[in-house]
Amino acid sequence: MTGLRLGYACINTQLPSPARTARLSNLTTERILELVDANLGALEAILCWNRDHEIQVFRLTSNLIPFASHPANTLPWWDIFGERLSRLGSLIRSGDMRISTHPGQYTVLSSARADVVAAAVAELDYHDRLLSSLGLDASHRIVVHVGAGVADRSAAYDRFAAGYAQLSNGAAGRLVLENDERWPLDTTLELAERLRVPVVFDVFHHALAPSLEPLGARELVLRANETWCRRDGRQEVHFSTQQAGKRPGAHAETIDFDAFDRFVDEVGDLPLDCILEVKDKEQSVIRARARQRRERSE
DNA sequence: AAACGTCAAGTTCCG
DNA sequence: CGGAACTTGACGTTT
Repeated sequence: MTGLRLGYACINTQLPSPARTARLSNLTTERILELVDANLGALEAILCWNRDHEIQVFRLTSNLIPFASHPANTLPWWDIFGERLSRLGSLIRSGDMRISTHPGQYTVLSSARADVVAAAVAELDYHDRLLSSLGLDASHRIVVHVGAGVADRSAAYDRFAAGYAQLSNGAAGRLVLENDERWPLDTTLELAERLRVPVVFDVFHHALAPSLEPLGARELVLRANETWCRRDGRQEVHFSTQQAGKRPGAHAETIDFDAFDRFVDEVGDLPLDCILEVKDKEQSVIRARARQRRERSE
């Protein structure tokens, strides 16, 4: 398929959450088993919903296995839930779906602190183990930000590269970098090309921290595309806009069709997997697709 | 039952 | 140098 495939992140507003967790103070083996069981059930419901609505792009929540990379969780969840994970993987593959994950702000491979880097490595290895347990190949990616060290980018690149070298082969083979407010696209590309990993172009973050001017959206997407090769899977991009009246950087409640139409005008013909980062999740995907269909038929 | 403060984790900025 | 903001959904206690 050519053209944009639209997807959303982590939760479906109409279905139970696959991201239930516990407090460390209450954590027991039984509680973890109960939560993983519930989260996998919720994920299955979302994947079925996505299949029924022909949505093929989806981001898995990091909370699917609570405390997965934390010393408090020593359960071999990949064994205990092996069969269910494998069945979910079949559902994903048979639906020709593209799955990604996106560890949050606490996963900092470029940190100056060795303990923080070790925790980041453990977290990224967990994400790889999850995707591998689902039976998904390396085209199903783990997306991270460059992280700390904006004051001395060169030193941060070196620390990130050293952390990257500590990853399991699986995690390293799935890693993708994303531009953000602190690491504009040009700096992200520089590190990515050094490591030979692909880059997710995030339209909103780019607007907040522009670089490579005067290139427009299409040229920037094509520039990021140079970092993707065939086995990496389809190029991923992120689309969102500013929530009016909120702090700069706050994601909008719902899709902004003026901005989205402009983006689609520029890149709608390219084979992209595009994640909408909006609070109303699948609602925006459904509305955007209805709109695309209407436009095509006119 | 609804509201509200808190939660594993890091980094940066502000006072 | 200590503390809040950042982002965010869910938890868990309080009202």
